[in-house]
Amino acid sequence: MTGGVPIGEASRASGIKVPTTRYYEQIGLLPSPPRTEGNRRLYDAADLQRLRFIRHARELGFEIEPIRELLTLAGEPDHPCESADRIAAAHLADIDHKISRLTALRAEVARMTDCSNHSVAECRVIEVLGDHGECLHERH
Amino acid sequence: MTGGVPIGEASRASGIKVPTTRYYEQIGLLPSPPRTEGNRRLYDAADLQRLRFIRHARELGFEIEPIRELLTLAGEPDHPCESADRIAAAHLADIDHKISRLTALRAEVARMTDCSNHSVAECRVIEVLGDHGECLHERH
DNA sequence: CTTGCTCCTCTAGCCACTAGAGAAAGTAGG
DNA sequence: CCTACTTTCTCTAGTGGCTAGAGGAGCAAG
Repeated sequence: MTGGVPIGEASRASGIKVPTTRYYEQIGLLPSPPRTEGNRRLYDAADLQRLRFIRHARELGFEIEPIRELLTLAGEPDHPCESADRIAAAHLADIDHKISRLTALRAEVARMTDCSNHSVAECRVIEVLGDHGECLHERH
Repeated sequence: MTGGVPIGEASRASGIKVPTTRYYEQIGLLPSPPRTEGNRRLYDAADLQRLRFIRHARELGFEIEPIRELLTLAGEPDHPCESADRIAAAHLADIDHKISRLTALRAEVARMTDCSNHSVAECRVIEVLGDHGECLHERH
């Protein structure tokens, strides 16, 4: 076991950028690692695993606070998995919500494109945006 | 023609909140309206129309800068509609991009839920997040 | 005249970073 | 040992699109 790797190597290994890694430490998502005599951070294998966990969760769209909870849970192997499941389920519901909203928007925006032969005076884009009655969109 | 309505009424008429209306003025999306002797803003019919246009575009997910351009275009009725169409098409592409990304995330997150009978030690949520190999997700 | 509403300006906070300044430490080559 | 280059350090400020709050002034009704 070496004493650990510097932040640049941790960054390369985890896919999380150097400033972001420091930011995660600052907000307490990552423990403060030991330092060299020259004040440089040294990350060990557990830190790298934690960084990969975070990166992966962020890629999947989890926000920081849920990730914080998941990391706590991951450190308690005997704890029932219910909470982790609930967090993931909430995230899934959130994704579904976003997808359905975007799908509705998509239909609305698609409906107003393709008027390239007209002038602005008769442009569907401008017209639809200006006149709420033209639109199928429901208020939030 | 009255001298115009105060900001609260403009807010009610447009669906844009009072502080947001002031914010739009601050960033130059909305012209600074005339004031009363007592320094209150007075919005006329054209301002209200502009506010409704903005609100509608925001509801459809347009960002501020595109809306700024669309507002400029809306003020030039003889201009060809090409630019407006291009802005809307870009937004549509953006929406499509987001939908497909979210759909991929949805599949990935769905795959790891429903392990409520296990402990954290064998939890799919924690496991999948911890081990990149478990995951179908592609690096951006 | 007092109560209560609306309005004013200004500053700071939200999220999750990202960018940049300026300095110190480490590393490779001569 | 000196120099050049890279990496790292801390700190501050900026992003987008608002939102919240402080502290004060105007205004309409009773």
